[in-house]
Amino acid sequence: MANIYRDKVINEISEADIGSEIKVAGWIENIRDHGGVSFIDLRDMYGVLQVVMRDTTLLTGLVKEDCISIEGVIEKRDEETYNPKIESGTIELEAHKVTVLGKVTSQLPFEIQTSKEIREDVRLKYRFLDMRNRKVRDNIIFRSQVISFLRQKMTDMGFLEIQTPILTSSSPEGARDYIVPSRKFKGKFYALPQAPQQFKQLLMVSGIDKYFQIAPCFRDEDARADRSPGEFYQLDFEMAFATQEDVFAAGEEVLTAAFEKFAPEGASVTAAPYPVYSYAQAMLEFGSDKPDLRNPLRIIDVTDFFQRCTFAPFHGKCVRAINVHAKLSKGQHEKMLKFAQSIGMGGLGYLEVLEDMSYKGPIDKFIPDDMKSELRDLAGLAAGDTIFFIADVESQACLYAGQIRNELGARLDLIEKNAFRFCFVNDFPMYEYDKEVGHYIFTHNPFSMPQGGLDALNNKKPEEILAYQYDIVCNGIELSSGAVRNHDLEIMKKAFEIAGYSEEDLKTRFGALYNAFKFGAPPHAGMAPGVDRMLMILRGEENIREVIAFPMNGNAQDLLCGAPGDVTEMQLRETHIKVRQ
RNA sequence: GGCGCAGUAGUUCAGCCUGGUUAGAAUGCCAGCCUGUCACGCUGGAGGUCGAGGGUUCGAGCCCCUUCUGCGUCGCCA
Repeated sequence: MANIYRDKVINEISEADIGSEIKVAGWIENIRDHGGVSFIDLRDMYGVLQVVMRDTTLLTGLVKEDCISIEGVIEKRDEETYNPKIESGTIELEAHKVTVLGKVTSQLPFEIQTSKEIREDVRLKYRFLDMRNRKVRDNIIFRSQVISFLRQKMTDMGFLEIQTPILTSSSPEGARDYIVPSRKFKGKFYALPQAPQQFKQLLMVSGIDKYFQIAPCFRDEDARADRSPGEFYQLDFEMAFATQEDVFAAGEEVLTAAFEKFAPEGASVTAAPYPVYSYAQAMLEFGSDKPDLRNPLRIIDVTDFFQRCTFAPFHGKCVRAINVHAKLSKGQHEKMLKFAQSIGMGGLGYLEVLEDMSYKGPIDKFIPDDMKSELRDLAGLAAGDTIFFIADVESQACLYAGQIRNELGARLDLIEKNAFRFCFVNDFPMYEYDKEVGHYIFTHNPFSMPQGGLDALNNKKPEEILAYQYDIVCNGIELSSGAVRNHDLEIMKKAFEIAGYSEEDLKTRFGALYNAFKFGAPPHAGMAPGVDRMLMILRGEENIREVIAFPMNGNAQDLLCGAPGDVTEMQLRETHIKVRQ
């Protein structure tokens, strides 16, 4: 691939090239001027090569990060000057001609090598320089490799990649839409898809058996460290004639394959089949619908037990317990108590189990003697254990217990290292009662099939109806959600009716689906693991923006190009927009 | 929209609690010296609206009020 700029890229140059005349192009990472002899570290996408300049006039005018092409001879380095830190460390280029291809004409806003520590808005404004940093660029290269793998894997599994529209119609449920004004239809708007939900379901009706897409999704919601504002990507897939178990099997296969291939050396990845927890079980055992299975601690319910003890503060409360199988120091106890108070708990009860299996702790005297062994059996207590108690109204006790579990796991260093622990959480409730609006609302996805079908909708209390709805969770992070879809118009009408929608609403809001389901819709199910989150977890990054080439800031602004920005009067006129002052 | 933290040289920060001469350091930048460095070294230099506005004070980077911006978080995310 030799051309006027270069003969080879840097990682193609090896000791085999010693003695040959070569042209290389790249950026000046560093200059070391020793007077009589100077060195340049020349960087391209593939590596770094040391250039030696014995004719020091060659250096004139060059500064760091200039883009240059250098001609010279590859030479073997003296053994004592090998640099083990770079791949080309045993050779160097003896330069005799330098051509400047792109000059640096103003001071760099930051040093490339340490750009990851720079204030983020400055990095984003100069993202093109930030990405010259190997660590930053490597994430983007990694992203390309993972996406390419996912695409190949899905194709190998028999899925068909199909693009769905970006300019589409607004969907009334869910997040806020990004909207785009129509020129041809005054006062009408396109919306960017929050997910290709309706289209992929329509594809099922079309007779496409297995669909997937690395799908851009747009949601106008505020950012988080693990949530990109505006836009993000999902590995969206859907399968016809499929059950929940079929989707689980497909999800497990692609995720385990991807994580085994791309996780750091020596990492342990959950093999299929992943453990499955119902929502109710997850809330009890982990105090969260996003369990981190790297944490070995489990929460148990001891409500009934404490109603029969004499400790008044626990009476009438839901009581949860965590056995940490260890004895904590006084300092650790103080820190845990402080943490408990910081999240709003009144206190944090505990018992220590002594050698003779008797208990020590503030609550011991409230447990009648004939009940002490009952607690031991309930919590599997052994000598040297400490058990913590969390009491509140049920919903709150769950969440507190979950936070205490996380904190204990972190403080006692119990979290499994270099591991990717997957599980499914399923059986989410279909509805919850919203006091503010005064009726039931969909807890998650209105398109999911209620368990028990029409019969359940007609005969059960809405809050007792479960949905065929599931999440994939990895290391406490929600990677994906999905569902067995509701493809039956009668069930759908009823399901929406419970959430306060008439058939007319259904028709106007989800017209395409409503219409399609009249023509022989197959049962279908799917899910959509978040690609950005996957990358973030695999790279161990704290912030999702580190795995996106040109991320927006937390305020959904593109600082590089200045979006959102102004448009011309003409553009406003053509799209019938008048901006209110 | 609420809460927390931050904003001082191109960059990363110290200084603020306890107000007092010309606001410091490191790194980067510029100049000079140096023939084997690879975080090269040495000498010198330039570089500041202390985020903005107001107040208190003889005097404010520092204390008070307001405001803007960034990050995190809650709300929100079918």
